Amino acid sequence: MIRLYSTLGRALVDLEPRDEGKIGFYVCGPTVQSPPHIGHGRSAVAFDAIRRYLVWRGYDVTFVRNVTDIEDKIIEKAAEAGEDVAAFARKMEERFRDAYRRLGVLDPDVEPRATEHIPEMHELITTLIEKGAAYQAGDDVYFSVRADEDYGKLSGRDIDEMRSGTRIEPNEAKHDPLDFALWKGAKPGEPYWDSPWGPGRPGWHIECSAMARRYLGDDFDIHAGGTDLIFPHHENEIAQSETATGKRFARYWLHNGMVNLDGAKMAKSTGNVVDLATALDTYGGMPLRLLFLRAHYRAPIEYSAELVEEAAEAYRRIERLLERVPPTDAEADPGVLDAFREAMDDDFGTPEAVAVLFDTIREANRRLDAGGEADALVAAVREIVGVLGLDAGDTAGGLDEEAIRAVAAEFGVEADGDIEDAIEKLLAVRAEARQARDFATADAVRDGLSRAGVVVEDTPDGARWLRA
RNA sequence: GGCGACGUGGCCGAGUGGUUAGGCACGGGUCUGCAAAACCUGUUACCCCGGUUCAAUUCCGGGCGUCGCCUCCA
Repeated sequence: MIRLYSTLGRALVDLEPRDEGKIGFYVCGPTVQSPPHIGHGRSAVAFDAIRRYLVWRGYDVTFVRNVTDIEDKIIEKAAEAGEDVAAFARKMEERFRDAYRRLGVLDPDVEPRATEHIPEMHELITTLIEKGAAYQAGDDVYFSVRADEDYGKLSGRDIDEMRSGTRIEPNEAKHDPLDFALWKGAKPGEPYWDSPWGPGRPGWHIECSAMARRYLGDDFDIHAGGTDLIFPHHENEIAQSETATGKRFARYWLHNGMVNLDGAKMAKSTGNVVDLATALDTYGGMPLRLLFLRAHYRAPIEYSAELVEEAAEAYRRIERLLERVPPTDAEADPGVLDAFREAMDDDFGTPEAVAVLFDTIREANRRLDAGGEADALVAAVREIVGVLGLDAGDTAGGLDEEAIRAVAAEFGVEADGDIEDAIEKLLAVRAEARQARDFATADAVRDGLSRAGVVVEDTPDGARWLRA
């Protein structure tokens, strides 16, 4: 039985899907207003790992991750860039998609865009107005939080206490300062869609309610996103959806912790960000993915170059074992898989799962060092690595070909062709030197390659090389 | 001010009422021409003060500190 921590109720609960064996999983995807940063990567990896695990456990998972491609900030940023809003949004969306793929994040089953679901939003808004839970004020339509008796149940907030807070700006058009926009009338020059309430665009929140319902139905299983979305975004989704349908919106709410830089949250609004694509170029996707998976998805994590490098070092331990033992058709060791399952069944405990992975790696190496075989253990490692999505291959930047060719030239090796051939030829030169016990030359080749970012390791079967 | 999370060894980061998390780093060792890798091994733990208990890092209370949300944000 899988147990998971739901923010709604703040407790560990058993996973009991609406439809046996099936799971509807909705993740709040990005608002495509700027390129992705590390925090977006962390969130995507966290829920991708959970999704993969659920599939591995035999569930038929429908994974939906939306793209919010119309919103105030997008309009603002597009204007600053002097670009068409839709084109700008699409460009950003591509950047997110590319970064996700490099992190080994699987494509969603459905990736709906807000701008392509305006009619579904209109339907919800109309229902809310008919029920007296929403009202038109000027060119806008607002949801009336007073219409929802449960309002605040997700974030643990009380309407009256919030109203006395100083940070809520009274707005003449709203009946209550906490009411939020379902539909915003278009100002001149802004993109708009026609609606029963005049030309305009959707408010934030409503797109997720509409798209989740369209693809997963009411009372679907898992709704996920960052902790920073709990209020107001998810709270408002629940309010508008449940008020409109009279049914539960989602059964379980999962929230990933934030990524911190020097102890403070990485956030677009403060400029306190590290660009995800840049980090991917520097370290590769898998070290970053392992960095994320080493911590529990709900805990905040710290990001720094030093920490990714550390994760990269740890990742190489996995790679080395898998290179040491080629794939076989051996059955994965059941004891190892049990330990992995136990770790993951407990609120997707990837840190423990990773510990199981490294324990198994050590045991496998131990047996191999002792001259035995470890096929079942290595098969288990491969399986776990696959479930955690740590096998996507994007491990590091390219080789420094120029430096390698320079080394080749130094030792009179022809290196016009494939760079890997050049490395092999250099290793042959070194092997010859070693054979002749000319260790000075052998070491010079190795040192040269080392400076070019290629690590040479001698094994009983000859030398092999790895990217540094 | 309100709501919530958290304080673990050099760093990151799990977990548990009494028994080794794991990774990285550092020291010693085996192996190796030397290295690297791999393996063995060593070092520094559970913020403070009370309480419950045979026993608390783990439960309860208080304190101190950090962080998040309350405004757009994964």
